[in-house]
Amino acid sequence: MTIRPITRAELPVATVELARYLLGKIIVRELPEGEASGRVVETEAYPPGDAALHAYRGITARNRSLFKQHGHAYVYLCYGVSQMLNVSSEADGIGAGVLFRAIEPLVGVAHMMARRGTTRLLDVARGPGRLTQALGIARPLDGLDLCEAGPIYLATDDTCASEIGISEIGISTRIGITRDADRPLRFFVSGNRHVSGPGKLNR
DNA sequence: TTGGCGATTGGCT
DNA sequence: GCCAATCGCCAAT
Repeated sequence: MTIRPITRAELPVATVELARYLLGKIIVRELPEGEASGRVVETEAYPPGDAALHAYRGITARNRSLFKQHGHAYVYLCYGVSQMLNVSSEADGIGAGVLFRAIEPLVGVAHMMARRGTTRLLDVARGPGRLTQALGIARPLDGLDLCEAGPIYLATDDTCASEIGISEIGISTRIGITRDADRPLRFFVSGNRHVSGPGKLNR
């Protein structure tokens, strides 16, 4: 499989559109032990004005990466236990993001399993905290440009198989939030076994 | 300066 | 299905 980095010009400058666009794309991570990558199968949109968005109350030291031009990483610690990976999703100065919730492991599966402490493929990167643990993603990567070659970036394989059809995109409410909890802003590859969340949300 | 609160996970019932 | 673990953030004191 041949893959190439995604340029910023290819990324939609709109949060919800970007969340759908990213399904089927690839997150590449360069680790000390080698490369690891996975195909995005589940995302959530946190658009401007959304009460669940971390940038909702304005810019702070933690969330400033959300205000960067679309295509930059926002990484934060959730519940003191799990790291979350987002990508900024609007023009420079506008706070918004897309959360990566699950990937299907592609390259470096052994590296990811080792970091996760499991040999069960379905447990490797199903869920936002598991995904970041598998790829060694934490706060030091916050603010990086995901459209630039480096320790982590977005890529595509440019094949027909990578194009997710509209009919294959599932939509549901977002998981684990309390504010603006009823908005249909979670997107996933319908039928993919690496998608997280309760089964009733995945139909 | 402080304390309540998460965009979760894994272990146990 | 239930719940504790764990800790940085930030609104309010």
